[in-house]
Amino acid sequence: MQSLIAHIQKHSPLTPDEAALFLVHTETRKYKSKSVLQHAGTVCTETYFITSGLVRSFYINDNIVEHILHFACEGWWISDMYSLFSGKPGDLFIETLEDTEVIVLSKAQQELLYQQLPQLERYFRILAENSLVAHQERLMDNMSRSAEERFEKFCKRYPSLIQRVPQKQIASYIGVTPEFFSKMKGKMLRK
Amino acid sequence: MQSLIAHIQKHSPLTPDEAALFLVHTETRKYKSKSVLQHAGTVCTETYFITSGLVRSFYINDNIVEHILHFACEGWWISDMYSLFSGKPGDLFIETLEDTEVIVLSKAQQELLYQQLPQLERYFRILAENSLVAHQERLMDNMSRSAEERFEKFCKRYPSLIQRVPQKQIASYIGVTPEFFSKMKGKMLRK
DNA sequence: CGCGACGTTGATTTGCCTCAACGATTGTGG
DNA sequence: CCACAATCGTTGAGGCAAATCAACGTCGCG
Repeated sequence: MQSLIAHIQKHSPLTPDEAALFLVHTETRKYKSKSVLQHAGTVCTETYFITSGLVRSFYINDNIVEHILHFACEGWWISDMYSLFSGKPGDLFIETLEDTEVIVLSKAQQELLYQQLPQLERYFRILAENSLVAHQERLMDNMSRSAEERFEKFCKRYPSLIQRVPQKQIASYIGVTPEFFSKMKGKMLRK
Repeated sequence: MQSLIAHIQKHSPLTPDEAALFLVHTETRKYKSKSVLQHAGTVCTETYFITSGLVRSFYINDNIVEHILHFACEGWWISDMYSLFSGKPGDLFIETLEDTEVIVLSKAQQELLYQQLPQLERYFRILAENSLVAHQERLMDNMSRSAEERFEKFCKRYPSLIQRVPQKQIASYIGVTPEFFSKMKGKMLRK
């Protein structure tokens, strides 16, 4: 709870009363590891703020191969934004990788809150902008850097994840097969 | 001018007075084709709304290869968002591909406007969210689809651009070399 | 006219994938 | 608490999509 309020206040002012009002519109939930919060093909109506644990979003293409879009751990939001904004069925799965506690903000409550606390527009604007910049960088990295370079960047940016998530999922995030990732890692260690 | 106001009103209400106030904080500029609006290594302080013409943003990696991040034509915003938000020197070039007219919104004026017209927070939040969703899709496409599929998607999404931009830049956008793109296109036409 | 950017085509190379087999680890039901 | 299955990581052989390098024709433009 406090971590979310602190996170908002980092980007947009919020009085204690307003923080309380915000929290009234949310719900806290706990999930076991490997719970599915959002299923591809359904309409996503919620956004999740992780207070503890670890979650991933991914989609499965024609060939039955998983591609990981995001990891989210403590202090991160996660959702299927395409489905959430458009109201159409999405392509993403969202699944816990550890026992996880989340604060749930439904789309309906979020719309209400935008009216009652207009400064939330600012907060979520800044979040979207930061996320956009991160995606642009990742996109450019995928186009111009080798798998090795992408892995090195991943290690620098998310050092804590390396021990927490199975290796094949890191492979999926950086965009290679588990087999190739294993060989690549072996080669990198030998130096 | 009107196209920008109409664009804002599509996402967030704006009275005629407010529209006028907005425009006071902007500036209109005309550029010849191949003008450089933003240079990698410098800090980006402006955002551009294209009223006519065509612009691209791209970066150049170690190997002296250009990678196109975006095309923007009439009705689109373009900027180096990383540099703009962080205040640090960016990696992007922004350059016109045709004679182009833009409405310039400087970062300083934008901050002022957020205070005077808080509903702009909403407008730019929605823009950022939409752009974010588009980037996520493009990222997933780059990881899981072949160059042919990416080109087909490009044709569907930006049919008007195909005649307007040199082929090698389309190749760069979808993430292949000009040589490979040429061969691929030949093969696709033969069916 | 001549130069430089563009598009094409061919030969060769390479980064990464596919498929398959095998040990190690995890976890789960009896 | 053990046995067995399932998942995970590793390794090897072979294949393919796309890159690289090089040569050449075309066109727009100063």
